[in-house]
Amino acid sequence: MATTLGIRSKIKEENTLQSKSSESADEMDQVRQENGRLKLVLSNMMKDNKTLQQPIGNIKDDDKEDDLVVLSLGRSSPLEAKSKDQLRKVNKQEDDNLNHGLALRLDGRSYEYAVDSIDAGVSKSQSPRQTEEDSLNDHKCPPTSSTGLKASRSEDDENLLQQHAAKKARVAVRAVCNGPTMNDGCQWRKYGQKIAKGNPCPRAYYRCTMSPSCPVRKHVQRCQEDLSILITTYEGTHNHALPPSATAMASTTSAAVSMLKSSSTSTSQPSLGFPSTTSTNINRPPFYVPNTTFSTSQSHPTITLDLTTPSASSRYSRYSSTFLPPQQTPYSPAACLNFSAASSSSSSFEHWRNHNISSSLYNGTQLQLPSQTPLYQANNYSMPHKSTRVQTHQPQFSMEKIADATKEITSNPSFQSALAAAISSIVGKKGGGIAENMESPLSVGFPTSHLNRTSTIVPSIFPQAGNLKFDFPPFASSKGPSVAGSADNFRK
DNA sequence: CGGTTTTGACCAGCGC
DNA sequence: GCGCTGGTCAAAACCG
Repeated sequence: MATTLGIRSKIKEENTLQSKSSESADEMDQVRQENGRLKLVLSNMMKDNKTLQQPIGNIKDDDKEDDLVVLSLGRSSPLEAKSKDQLRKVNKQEDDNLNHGLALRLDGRSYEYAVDSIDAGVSKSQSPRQTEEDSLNDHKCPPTSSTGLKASRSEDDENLLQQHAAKKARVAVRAVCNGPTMNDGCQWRKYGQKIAKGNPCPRAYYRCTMSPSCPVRKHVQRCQEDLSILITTYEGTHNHALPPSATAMASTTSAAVSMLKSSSTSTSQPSLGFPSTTSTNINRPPFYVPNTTFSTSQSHPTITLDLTTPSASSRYSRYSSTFLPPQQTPYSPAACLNFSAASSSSSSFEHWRNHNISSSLYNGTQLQLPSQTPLYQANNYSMPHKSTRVQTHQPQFSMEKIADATKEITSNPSFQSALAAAISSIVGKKGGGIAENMESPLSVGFPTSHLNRTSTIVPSIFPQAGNLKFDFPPFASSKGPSVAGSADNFRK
């Protein structure tokens, strides 16, 4: 057997996630979500709420050698810990984005991330032409040579940071999946497989084949510790329309990266608004998103969405009353997810959505949505096999708590950014709802189904988002291409 | 027969 | 400079 495929059982003990504290970023340059006719300028929002930002993660300062900044946000795998090695790979494809990136300050360093290209999974302003050019530039003109990078690392941090800026963000999704890969709706072609260091499970490399020029890649690897967990890492930006069944994952990755961007730019601390299971200094719980890990190394900044654990534990029950399904049951996202390749998730989801949304969403009580619609369902992740649970055990909300939670949530820059990203992408696709907005990132971490249907809800629930002007078309569950069967169309 | 998967080889970045 | 590693290529095999 080839050496590249030989089993390397060497297991590194890198479970200790390392992170670096960071100083406050004073400025947030304009984050513009330009999508069609909508432009959202969030800088004011960020500034207004900067004082509310709180450190979230249990920031460790163990290892300064590694430019790995990870918030301990729930379970992490050795693979993720080793992402620092993976992330060292220079992605020359992003070099062109240096000049129009956002600034991320981590550990007092300033990192820039490209605005246009950082959104993994969802195309934005990047045109196929641009993508092609970027791709071509991969081979033509890396702005800085590897030797230059090395020199900069030893002599000039600024140059190094610019190298960081050139790296494309990645979004890793950890999810329970029995199939060889997640059914994320896209059409992928496997182009390689390798045994990655530290994990005997082979890592498969896929590229998107929905468009010949689509630069999106993903690699899939099983978690060594739990073979039922599939870690899918997305990189790149689709330059084509996505099928509805692919919107969910694309939305997740996009929103996650948006959070990464916004958090990076709005606060020095890697307090990205995500719950941390190890946080010791949480004065205020953040708004809820799945267990999420951010990391950045010498290469790709990576956000890991851990959908395998009941991330919204009782720690966040206060806020789960607003944005989470009731936790009376061991609510594991994985339980709601079905990424099995054999799943008929798309059609099922459509059925679920029609059923649940119609029956529970518009009952006149906005705040019942979170209780009746679990987060992951709102994010199009949910599958109907657990739908019966949705209707049970509604918590009694205290308006005071709701208001408090709302304030917390809306003041979080990550939320704001994700909200803006979701809104802009949705609104940008004029005349369509979710189903039509095949490229629309919805969100991760909050029920954007709110946003999709009732524009009036947003100002009321998210008062600090009141300066966002938008006019959503009705929820288009019955509009646009049918989701049913779409996944199978892209899967063989 | 066309598309996809497999898999050995190759390349580049990085650490030592 | 060398070895390790991640990532990609491309020919052969496979499949519907």
